[in-house]
Amino acid sequence: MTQNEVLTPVMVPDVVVLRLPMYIRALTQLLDSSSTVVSSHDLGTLLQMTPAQIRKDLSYFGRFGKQGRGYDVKFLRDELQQILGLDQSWPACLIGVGRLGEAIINYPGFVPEGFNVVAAFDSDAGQIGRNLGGIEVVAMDALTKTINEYNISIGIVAVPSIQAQAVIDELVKAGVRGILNYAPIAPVVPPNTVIRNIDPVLSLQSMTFYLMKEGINPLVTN
Amino acid sequence: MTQNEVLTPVMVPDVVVLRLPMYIRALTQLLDSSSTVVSSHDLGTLLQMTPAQIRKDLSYFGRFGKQGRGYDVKFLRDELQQILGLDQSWPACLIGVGRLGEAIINYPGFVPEGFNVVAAFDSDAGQIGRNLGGIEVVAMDALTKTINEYNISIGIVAVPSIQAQAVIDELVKAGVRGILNYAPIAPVVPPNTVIRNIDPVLSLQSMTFYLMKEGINPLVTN
DNA sequence: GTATGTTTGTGAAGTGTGTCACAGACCGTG
DNA sequence: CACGGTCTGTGACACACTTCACAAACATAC
Repeated sequence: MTQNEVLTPVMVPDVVVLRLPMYIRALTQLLDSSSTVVSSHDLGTLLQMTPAQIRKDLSYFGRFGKQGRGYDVKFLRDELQQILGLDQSWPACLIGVGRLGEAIINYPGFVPEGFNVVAAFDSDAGQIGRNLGGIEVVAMDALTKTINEYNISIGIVAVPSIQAQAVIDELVKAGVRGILNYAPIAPVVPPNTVIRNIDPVLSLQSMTFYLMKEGINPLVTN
Repeated sequence: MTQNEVLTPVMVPDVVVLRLPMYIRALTQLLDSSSTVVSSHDLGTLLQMTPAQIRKDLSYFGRFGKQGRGYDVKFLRDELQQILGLDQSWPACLIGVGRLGEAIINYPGFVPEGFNVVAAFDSDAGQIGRNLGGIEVVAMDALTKTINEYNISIGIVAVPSIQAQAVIDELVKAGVRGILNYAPIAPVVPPNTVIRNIDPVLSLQSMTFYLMKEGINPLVTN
């Protein structure tokens, strides 16, 4: 039930793809501290993982290191960025400009990484025309037109749970193939579409299991 | 490098614990639509997973179903909630009341699930004393005192990346054993502490790999 | 140039997670 | 109360991911 490789020379496991961005971050950090070369061992220490895993992960994509030396930090980072398509800029659209949507559009972490929210939509007539971080909120009718106009391939969903699946369906129909969903649901998408869910409640609800085990009992209510 | 069971009768894999909250959600949804009984097959359809996986997951914790019938929706949900400690209320504190922190404290998804932000901290003197959703922002000095006072076991970190690790260290020192981290870093915590990271950029950065594979090339910049 | 130490890349082994398939239990019907 | 149909719980199997361990490549020192 996971999506996996078909076209790449060797099948790359999803878990490996999920780790690549962390490698890029660590490498950027090393660059900032003027390191030019790094071993899998040192990278492993930085990221709290085994050197073998890092080497195996990288081996899915090529041979980037030199024996007896390690990896050239800048070179490896550039290679990984290219593999993930992060040497390019990705225009995205936001659906839902409530409190959460507002926080997302103002989040300063996206732009430096090349993710630009270039359009914002809302179904509430009262929101239409508002200016948010330099972007005008438009009606849902304009979805397909705007997505084609700006060549948008990523949609960020910040609408109430009840509307989320319908909005995601619309996005898919409009040609969006990557969806970042903030609504607390498990959306259904076609196989050629990539979905990522941001769900803090889910994270907390599994956390409490381990807190319980350590005997941390909070207020006994409900 | 993952934390795992020691005390429970059978070792429960982390992945299973991560899925339990999704089961609870689906069951709540079924309750709302007046279903009283559900089979692993139907639950699987709802959650897009195999019936066998659901049955195996549940079997780690007990025998909740009846052959030829299925699971009693309300009973199973209550059992799972108790296993995760979600029949109780969990007081939490927020560190960092910038734009992100504000959005978190106003997020309406936490309270109905029993997660209550009862205290807010900030290192910026200008923020101290502000009232945010009925909570007064206090200085970091009051961390340990407040955490003990309110019996807080969960800390939500919404400070800039550079400060995040230091704040997390302080939380751990103050006795917090569960941390929900919104800063884009991979924090280091002692083994008896549970950490969950909310990192939308990381999600997007792995998403683009699959978009690239489908030939979706955005703006060719950088 | 040779010897010693370091580090990669990768088959093979080990571990963990998911799926299969079936015995046993329960339901409804006549 | 027996019989056909349904569905759980679980050992055994299958698959996927991680770790091990080592040959080959490179670096450094003398």
